[in-house]
Amino acid sequence: MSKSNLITPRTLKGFRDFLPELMIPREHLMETARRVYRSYGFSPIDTPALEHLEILKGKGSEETDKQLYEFEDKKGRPVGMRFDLTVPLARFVAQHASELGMPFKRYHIATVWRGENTQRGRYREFMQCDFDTIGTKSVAADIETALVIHDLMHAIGITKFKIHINNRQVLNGLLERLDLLEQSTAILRALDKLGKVDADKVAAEMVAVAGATEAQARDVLSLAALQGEPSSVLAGLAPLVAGSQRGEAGVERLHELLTGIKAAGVSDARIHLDVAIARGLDYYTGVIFETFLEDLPGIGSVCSGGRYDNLAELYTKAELPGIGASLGLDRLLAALEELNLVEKVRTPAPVLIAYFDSARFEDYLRLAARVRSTGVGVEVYPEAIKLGQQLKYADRRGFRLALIAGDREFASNTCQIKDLASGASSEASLASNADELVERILAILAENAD
RNA sequence: GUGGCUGUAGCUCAGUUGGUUAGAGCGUCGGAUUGUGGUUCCGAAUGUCGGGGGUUCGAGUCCCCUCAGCCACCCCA
Repeated sequence: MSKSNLITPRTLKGFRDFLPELMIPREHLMETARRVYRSYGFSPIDTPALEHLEILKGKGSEETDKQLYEFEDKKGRPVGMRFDLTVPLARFVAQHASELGMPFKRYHIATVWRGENTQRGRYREFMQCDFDTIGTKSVAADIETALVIHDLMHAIGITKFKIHINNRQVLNGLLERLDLLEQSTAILRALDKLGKVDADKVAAEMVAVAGATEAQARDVLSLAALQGEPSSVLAGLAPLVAGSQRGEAGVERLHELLTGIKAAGVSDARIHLDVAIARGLDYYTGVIFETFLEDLPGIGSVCSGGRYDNLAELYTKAELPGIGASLGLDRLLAALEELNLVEKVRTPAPVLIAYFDSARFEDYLRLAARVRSTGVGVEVYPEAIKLGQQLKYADRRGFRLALIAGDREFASNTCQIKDLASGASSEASLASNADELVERILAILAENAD
């Protein structure tokens, strides 16, 4: 093929390739999420990437419609690619409720697609790690959701994070009192900007866009002025919603939530009662969560969710309340990368066997099989090139150990173990199924395990 | 979807008011007397100057379009 005929290798805007050094930590994150979810009894499920368009469009706002990848399949059926995992979950639960039994707890780690403009940490194809509890309105599920988020961040190794918590009922209760319920979407949208934009501008937007009066805007903002310990914010909240049944219920619910979280041993420092967060998705009806990294707040929330008490109503008459949250794996990874918390390991196996003596290839294969049988990853170098080059390869790829055996070693039925970090090497016997060698490898790996 | 900024070797960049064969550092690869890497020394390769079109005697340098990245709005993981 002539050069001019070559097709330029490239990927679509917002779609990315993952090289090993990025994919290894990515898989690691997924495994961590899986482990934490399972530890709370959530079960894995999967659903199709493609859904009937009506399923995806049913609950969406104009905004999600705009971002939806939709087209006709080969038979002319209107279809769309899922843009989150919550809508597919609603369909899934409505379809299988009788088989699942309630309450139903599931996690779902999968790719979603949104055709919006890209930015750092924002892609058109990205992975979400959702966990949800369906079929109970109990505050126990709210508490558990917060605990999972907390444990998840810990398990990932993030120490400086804050879970922002709010409750839609509180907001709506206040709006009800102020007679602003009609314009709640516009008000909340403006309110959500607090922190990015100063209060005067937010107030101005409430007046201009949402049609509130100056006094109403100030009252809404007085809510957001509440700062400090969760308990004191809570105390300040009560008088603001007094008289609104909805608002009072919301405050009470927040109180129960915070009490439960505290009882489970979560530090107050990790929790921020943030009455300004509203979240864009309109399906939330109760508690709302957003999680921010203290060292990188600008990247946005890395784990968000909340309670939605009627998500499945479009697909079934059964009442299926739910609560859950979603870890934005790719956004989090972008953040970890920026904070230099991603370890640069390019090989998943810790041991390299040098292909040293071309006549001994079968011995190397045998040795590799023996070490693998203990659960340790082993790679045999594929070519009998100079030893120095093989060690260089091992060093760059981040192997911990190299096993070297040539005539000398085989003559004495031993094998050299070289620690690539220190450069030290020692010999171990290959006698009786290489037990000594295996033991030594396991000991060394146990020493510098994470 | 709207607006702004950016685009030169794998990476980070330099490239004078448009002027002859486009540079550096890092990285990569090879070598420094036959079984030991990460340091050092020597050497080598690599660019259709993101892509397309235009202005010009002549464009990496100017203009238009397009693609991609970054930022803001919007929204969100």
